[in-house]
Amino acid sequence: MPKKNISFYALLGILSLGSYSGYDIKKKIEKEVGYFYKVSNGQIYPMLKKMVCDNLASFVIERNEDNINKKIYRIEDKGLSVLKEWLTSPTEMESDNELLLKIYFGSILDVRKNIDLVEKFKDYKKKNIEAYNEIARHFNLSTIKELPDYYSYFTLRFGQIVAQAYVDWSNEIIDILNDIDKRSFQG
Amino acid sequence: MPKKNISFYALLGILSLGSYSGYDIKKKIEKEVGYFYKVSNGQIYPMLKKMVCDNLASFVIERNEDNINKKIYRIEDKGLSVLKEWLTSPTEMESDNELLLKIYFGSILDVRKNIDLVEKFKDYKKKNIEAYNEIARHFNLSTIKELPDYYSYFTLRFGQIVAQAYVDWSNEIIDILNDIDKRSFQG
DNA sequence: CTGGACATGTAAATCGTTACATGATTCA
DNA sequence: TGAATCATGTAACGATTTACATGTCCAG
Repeated sequence: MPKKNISFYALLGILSLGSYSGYDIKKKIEKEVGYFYKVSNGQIYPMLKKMVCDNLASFVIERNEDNINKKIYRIEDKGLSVLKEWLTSPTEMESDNELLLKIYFGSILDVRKNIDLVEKFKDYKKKNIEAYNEIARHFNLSTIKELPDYYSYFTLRFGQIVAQAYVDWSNEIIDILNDIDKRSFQG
Repeated sequence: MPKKNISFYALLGILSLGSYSGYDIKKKIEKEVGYFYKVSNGQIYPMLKKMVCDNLASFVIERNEDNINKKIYRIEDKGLSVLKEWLTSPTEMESDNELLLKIYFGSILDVRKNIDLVEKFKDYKKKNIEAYNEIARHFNLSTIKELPDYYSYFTLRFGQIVAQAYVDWSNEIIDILNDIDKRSFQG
């Protein structure tokens, strides 16, 4: 059980959504979360093997429509609890893909847990924005004289604009999640 | 001369802005670009050593105000040309930090080269947005029935919102750079 | 005289990519 | 028969982190 190996939890998460072969997992990741997360064969196959060793998953060999044998992996109870543990463990907010993967697998947890996660992400990014604004104050476009200061300002602006986009996304997602949460109490 | 080792070019880039010790470089990176790029001692010191070996940099030992010896590294002509080569080489648009580092060191190149770079980044992200919109079309909030589909939608929204922020940033920066470019022709 | 900041470094482990090998099946 | 896709896998390498060792100097 690795500590922060995201690829490991990504595979486990995919298997929590259904049973797939290594090949299918790769395709699914490329298609559905490929824009923020990537994985290579050099990781997938050894990891699946290790998961079976550790009783986190099992496999059966199936013959597909093309008459080709595939190892179809299925998550086991132990695997699911390891995944849940990760989903509820502290999140490294500085790299987006850990958060995005956790949200992508969010259906495993109850809605309120996901709201908390996005809420924390939002708070973190709001603090970032405050820090950037503080730097930006001593850093006004009209007062810049040296060329390197312009470029340094550009990366700061990137930080500001992207962090604000993170906050906007968080607000939108929190609203929807609250709505889902309310409806689940009604129904 | 590594091919895609970003850390290497980050150090070289810092040295293009001034002469620093390994310790100073780390502090400077943490302070100025720390929110999008990180580097550890385990990378800095061996790399600086190798740079000296390869005649990309040199160092002198100086005693600072605290009477402590420091190795102050200085970029050499060969180092500067290797850096310029990287700055003008194709950029991996999928991870932001390569672009941001290149922009941060942008003052080394002429303004038009930087405009081109941001322009390419913008075009790339606009294509991303189109691709996300295509997926979003078959994926309407009001029609979602299953919980996993909500979460899958959330990561897609993240992609859309952040990519749009990238485009907004690009537009802002391109405008300023065009302004700088114009002024440099006038003056 | 001790803790903390300064300063340089290394070894080991981990994480991830690249490039390949292997073999089945299908279709032209 | 040969190319293309499906499918599983590994070896080597490269990048990065972690955890440590070492030593100086200064302030309390």
